[in-house]
Amino acid sequence: MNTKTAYRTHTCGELRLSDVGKRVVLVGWARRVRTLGGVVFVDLWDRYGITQVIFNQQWDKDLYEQAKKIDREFVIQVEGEVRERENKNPNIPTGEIEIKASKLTILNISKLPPFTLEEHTDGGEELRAKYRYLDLRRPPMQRNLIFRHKLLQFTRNWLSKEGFLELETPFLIKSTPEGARDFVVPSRLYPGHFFALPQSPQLFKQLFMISGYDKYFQIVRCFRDEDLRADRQPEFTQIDCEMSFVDENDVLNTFERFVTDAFKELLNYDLEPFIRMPYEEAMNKYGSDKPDVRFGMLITDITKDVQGHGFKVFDNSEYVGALPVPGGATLSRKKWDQWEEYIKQMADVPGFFYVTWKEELKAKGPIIKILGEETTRELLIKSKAQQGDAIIIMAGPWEKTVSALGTLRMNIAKELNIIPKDTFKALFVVDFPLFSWNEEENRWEPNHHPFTSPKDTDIHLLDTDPGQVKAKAYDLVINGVEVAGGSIRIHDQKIQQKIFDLLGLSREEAQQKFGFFLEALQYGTPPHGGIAFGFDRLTAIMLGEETIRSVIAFPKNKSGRDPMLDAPAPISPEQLKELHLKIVESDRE
RNA sequence: GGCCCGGUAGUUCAGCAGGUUAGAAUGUCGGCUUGUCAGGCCGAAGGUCGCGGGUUCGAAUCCCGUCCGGGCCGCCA
Repeated sequence: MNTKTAYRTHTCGELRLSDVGKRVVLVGWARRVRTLGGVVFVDLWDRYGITQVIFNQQWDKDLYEQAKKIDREFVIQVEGEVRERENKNPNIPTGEIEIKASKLTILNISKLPPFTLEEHTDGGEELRAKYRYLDLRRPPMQRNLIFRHKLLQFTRNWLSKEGFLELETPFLIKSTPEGARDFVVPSRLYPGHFFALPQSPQLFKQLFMISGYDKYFQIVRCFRDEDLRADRQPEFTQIDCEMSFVDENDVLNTFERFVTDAFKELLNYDLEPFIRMPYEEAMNKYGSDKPDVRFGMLITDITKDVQGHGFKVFDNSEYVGALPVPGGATLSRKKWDQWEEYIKQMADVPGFFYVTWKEELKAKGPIIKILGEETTRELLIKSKAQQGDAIIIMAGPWEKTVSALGTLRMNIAKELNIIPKDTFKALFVVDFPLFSWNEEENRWEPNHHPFTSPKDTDIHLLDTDPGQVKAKAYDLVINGVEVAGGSIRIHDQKIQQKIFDLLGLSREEAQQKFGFFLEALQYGTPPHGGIAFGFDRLTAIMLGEETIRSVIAFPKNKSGRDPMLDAPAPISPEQLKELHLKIVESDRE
């Protein structure tokens, strides 16, 4: 790597003891200036490291006076000699040497930054977002973006070596009512018409398969106009992949290798082989379709054990489940109330009870009166609780209840510090139901998307029991985060039509929405399927970051705004006119 | 759209069962200091307590509204 330029001979991270005696020119930002009457130390910083520069009034009085004017984040150029330090700093790679300055040029001064640009800044999120370019100057942010770069490069190389072609697809496309809300772009040339930005290149990648490019990938920006979360941005990056002549295992095996290699190469971490957990098992044991399997606290179905004791809440519930809480026997009443309050506010589930197990096989809790000591004791053992633990029992409809227990499981584990740190556990969740029933609209809707293939063995159920049909769909979950998802697609027109019928999509509607695609499917569509990674999420997980904002250079804030640009913003009346748009005043805040 | 947390010095926060002149740390400014590396010591300046209204003799503190930021639910095929 050549880092020498018109301004410098070396970077601030490369000089060592072996360079002592060399005359060098360095440029960078003055991160810290330490003035001790008679001597000035400057920590000169660039993205490669920090090198200490020393000015001494005994060597050069004028230069010393000049150096005293340097302030934080000034851009300076220093010429001098590399020499061994009198006092070495073992904390930095260049800590054994320093530059004895003989010439100083202040290339640019700097306003005082509104927060310190240190490893651990004193700045809050809001301020750092507004001055993002300064936050990005901090070492942790630089490490994150450099890691992101490496993961991008790794991904491109790995997939290319595997024969995947990086192909691009358009950003200005057509809006479809399915899925997330579209971001929309008004057309100047066609009054009243709009482009939409893609939520993902889903249909395009399938068209590539029809076109015969049998392994495709793209690292691509996707856009969804929905509310934000710590792990959700309105624009985000996917590693989008599609393969032809494959079934589920081909895709899963390929991308298990990809992820395993990425962790090894970039983190030197050896992932265990990915288990493949059916959706139903994930829900039953973990109360989630993205189970965090780094720790236990598995949910147990105790419906049969508690029914028939004359307690209506249990007898009338579709499902009763138990969640063990390690060390729960010594928790305060207040804690339990908090958790109960938390889950009741989030999920409308009728029953919440807990049983503590303090003394030798002796249970405590109001539920004992109902179930009796013997049954309660059996429940504790069946739920894999131990002495000193407690269990939470919830009752209600299966999916709601088990999800509520799953939510509690995660929250309690975080609160009680049960989740092991510095561990990665990856798995595929498979065998998702193809459809889910929409209560409000009284119809089936696709769990994944309408082109997802049913399991071969379940095709006959399409006519009789659609809710039981499993899909060739899969998610990759790492540490409880959905990192990737995909499916094998339907390549049989008859089945595709049947799915549309089931979804209540008339031929006309289907034609109008996906006409070009349905047409394309008729020209020799190969069996195909794929997967798409949330690249920001994958990066964040690997770095142990809590939010994907930490791995995106210029993210939107929680309200979907860019606080640095102050966007979105109004446009001029001229622009509006050109786009044939009128703002309805009553809608404007 | 709903719930929760926060908004006080440049910055991060404390103060909030109403009561004298709103504090700390850090940063900033001035002085001293020749081996620092989160430099040290001495001194100083620095506030529309987010905004608006209300209760009260009196509000940073209580109430209502509103704006901003963060977390969650809904939403995200």
